[in-house]
Amino acid sequence: MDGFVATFTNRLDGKGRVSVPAPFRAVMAREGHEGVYCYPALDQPAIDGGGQKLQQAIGERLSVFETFSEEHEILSTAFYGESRVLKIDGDGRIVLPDEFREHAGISDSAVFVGQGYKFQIWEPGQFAERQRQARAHLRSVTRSLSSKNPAGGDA
Amino acid sequence: MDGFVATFTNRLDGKGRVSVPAPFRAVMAREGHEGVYCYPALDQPAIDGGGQKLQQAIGERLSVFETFSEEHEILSTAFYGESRVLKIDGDGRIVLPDEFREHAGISDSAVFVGQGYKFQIWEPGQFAERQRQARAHLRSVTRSLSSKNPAGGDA
DNA sequence: TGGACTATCATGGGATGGTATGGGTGTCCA
DNA sequence: TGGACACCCATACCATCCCATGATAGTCCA
Repeated sequence: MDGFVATFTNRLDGKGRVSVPAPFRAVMAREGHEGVYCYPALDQPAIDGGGQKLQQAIGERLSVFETFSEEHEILSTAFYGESRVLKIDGDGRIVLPDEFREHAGISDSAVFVGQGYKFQIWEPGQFAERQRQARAHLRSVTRSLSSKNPAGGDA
Repeated sequence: MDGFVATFTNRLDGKGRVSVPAPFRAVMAREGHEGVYCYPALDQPAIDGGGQKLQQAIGERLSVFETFSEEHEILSTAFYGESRVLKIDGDGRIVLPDEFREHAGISDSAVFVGQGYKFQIWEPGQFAERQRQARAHLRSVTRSLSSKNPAGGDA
């Protein structure tokens, strides 16, 4: 299997460190990347994270625009300016910067949610709520599609 | 590979010195560049800065025009005339020339914003506004592209 | 089958080095 | 001679590194 799969809940210690789930570290190690590429999720109180592939994908989206165009300028401000490359220490932990913790409302524990090519980091309570909504939504969609069910997204 | 990423806010001391964020210095060192190549951003109250890659990008931009054409003259004068190579002292600091500080409205602290191949230096208040714009813009662009999944499905 | 041993992983804390920041001094030139 | 500038030193804080502890799962052997 490749890609980020399953969810893990880990605690932050007094220094603001969290262990990145070992399976996720393995995925990033396979991509050959030091550090976790992260940025605040656009429409959710969560942090998007990933490795080489994620960073590359974002770079490619920007490369569509002319280098000095206003479009490129403003998008690179949003993408790169809000991104961070978090270093993984010898024990597999990262330090979540304050901006990220505020954006996600994370205080003393964090949920790592695999999403294939990337993963997300949530505050446990908000993730539970979001998951309830997602299930409800999936249920209604599934009903409306009746038998045409693609392997229901979440694990 | 990975260029300038993340944002940092640093203070100017009484002599007008600011620390260039260590990760940015590392990027320029990797590019094999002494000093910071800088010029006032064309359409924004900010300073563009970077290393080898930025100089190269500007060179390519100018090379579009015939060497002795009027456009080339005007553009190269505008770019190079306002450019500076700021020396980095032993502690990783630069001195922002008055023209730059005026252009960006910088007084006692400055925000360094990574933009991949270059970075920008802003006055904190003005940057906050710019960042709002950038986020809003990114959101609208992302929505319109939302069917195109970055990093194609899985990794 | 059950129990002990082991490997992996999450977590906590101390120690250390890097980084940002402030200040001092010497030098060169207008 | 004064000011801009380069170079040097001091310090507080924070990130990183290293080691110790606990918990869990998996394995091996009696």
